[in-house]
Amino acid sequence: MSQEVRVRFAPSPTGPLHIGGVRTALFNYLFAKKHKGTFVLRIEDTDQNRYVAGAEQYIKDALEWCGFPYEEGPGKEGKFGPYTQSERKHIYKEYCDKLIKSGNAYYAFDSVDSLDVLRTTCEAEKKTFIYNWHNRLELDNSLVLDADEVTKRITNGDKYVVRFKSPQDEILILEDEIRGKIKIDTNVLDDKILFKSDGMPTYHLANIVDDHLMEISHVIRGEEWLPSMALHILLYRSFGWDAPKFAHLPLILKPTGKGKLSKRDGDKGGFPVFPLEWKTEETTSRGFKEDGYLPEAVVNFLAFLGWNPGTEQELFTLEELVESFDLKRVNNSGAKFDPEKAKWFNQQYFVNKEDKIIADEFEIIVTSKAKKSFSKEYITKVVSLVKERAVFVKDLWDLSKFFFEAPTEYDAKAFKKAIKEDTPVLMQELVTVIEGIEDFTSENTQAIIKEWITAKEIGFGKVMQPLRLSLVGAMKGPDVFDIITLLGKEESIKRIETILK
RNA sequence: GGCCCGUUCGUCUAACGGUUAGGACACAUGGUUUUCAUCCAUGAAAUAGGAGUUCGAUUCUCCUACGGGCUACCA
Repeated sequence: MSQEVRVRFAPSPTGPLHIGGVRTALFNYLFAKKHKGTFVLRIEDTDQNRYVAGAEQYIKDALEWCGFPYEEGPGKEGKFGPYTQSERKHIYKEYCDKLIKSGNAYYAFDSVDSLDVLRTTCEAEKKTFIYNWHNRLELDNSLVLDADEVTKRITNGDKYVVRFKSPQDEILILEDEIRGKIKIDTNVLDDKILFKSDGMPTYHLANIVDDHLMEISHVIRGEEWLPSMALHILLYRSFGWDAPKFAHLPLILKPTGKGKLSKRDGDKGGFPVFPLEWKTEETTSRGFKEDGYLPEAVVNFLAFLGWNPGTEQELFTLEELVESFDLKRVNNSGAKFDPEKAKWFNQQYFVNKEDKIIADEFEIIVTSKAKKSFSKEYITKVVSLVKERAVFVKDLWDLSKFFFEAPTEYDAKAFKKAIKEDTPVLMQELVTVIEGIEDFTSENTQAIIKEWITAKEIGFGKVMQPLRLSLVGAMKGPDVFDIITLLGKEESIKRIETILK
């Protein structure tokens, strides 16, 4: 086998990509880049019934937004294309025939209904129904029928599937890159269907054939595939191929309670579980992007779900993640999704983002909400004053509304506390002081006003509290002098006079 | 039911078989900010239970409990 690292992310286009899928893709990408390998996208659309239009595009868009686009795949053809399984149908048939010829697979004519009956009968007797060595000779397949009969039924158009003939009395030692050795008794394996009666392969066949043909070196996928690993290893062996290395990632669990994270959890808990918004006729599922998350924050957060660098560093760029990533440091137990931590990561990236870039987005909100228009320069200054208390761009308006319009009401409690009998006189005097300031910078304004307060021998609170209240409408916000100077002399004075009326 | 995987603070996790079991989120308290938030400091908070191996077990083995996954002509 070649030394080159080639990994694939192989989602099924049955709906929006779940955040767990995004993490699987991320780990594949990190592993590929770490080893100077290739990250391949393959679309596994062998189930025609579950195909959802738009899902494939969604997957591509999601990877693009996250910042780790695939290098080879649909629309980015390499020498192993096509990369969509429905376009590779003929290939699977050919390989399936090989397996039949070598005696590793056989035709089975049992109907879905007849198997269902057997299954429910077994269940009633508290037994487990498995289609394998212990009963395959009592069922309707090419192992019991003679060759002529089989050919006749097939040419007749009888529905059939192809099943894998799983071996008997063998202990398989599987090697997982994350979990180590796993022992499996082949007697508990069932004769999985490889080829469906609709002429399409199942996941198992298509997956193995493609991974081999596409020269995949490492299969990094979710833990839900661990039970299939024995089958897959057996398939490689039956074909006479070297198997790639396998790594099964722990699952992402619900934040509270038990079980896998699902779409419902997001709806219920008010947080996204999809990278991008997904709309159907009935529902809209929120996305990290639309909720205001920065892709680098989502990536960082996801990387730490099931992996850690072994140091105390928590903030990593994609490049740093690539540098530090190691499959050996992926842990093996499921991780609960913590929306609070996701927010924290976003805040870290948000405050470090350039004011100008944030202002580009915030400008849209300001334009839609404010009654007047404001310059980009002004909006950028507002952003620099309030961004450290925000997690998302959408938080900015509530934090800085007063920069765009004068308060229309005052916080009642604060008003009672700040406005005393002598306040009007003091404020009137303050207006004169402000009017007299020539060099209207934050520092200078601060110096002059503080000097005046000191000279008057009154408490700072007597002036500062009503001043803030008049400018902001509440006891919150950035430094008062920063507000005054950004608002400007005229607007500030107007607001001070307004509160006195 | 069967098979497989797992289990360290509430959560994400760290710890060559020898540590006062570390960090982060969240929480609490204090400081800074004469506001709020940020920020800083401090605090509370964990090895599921039981055997075994060992001088010594969070770490290795087994059992139990609990959790998860799979058990489709889904992926």
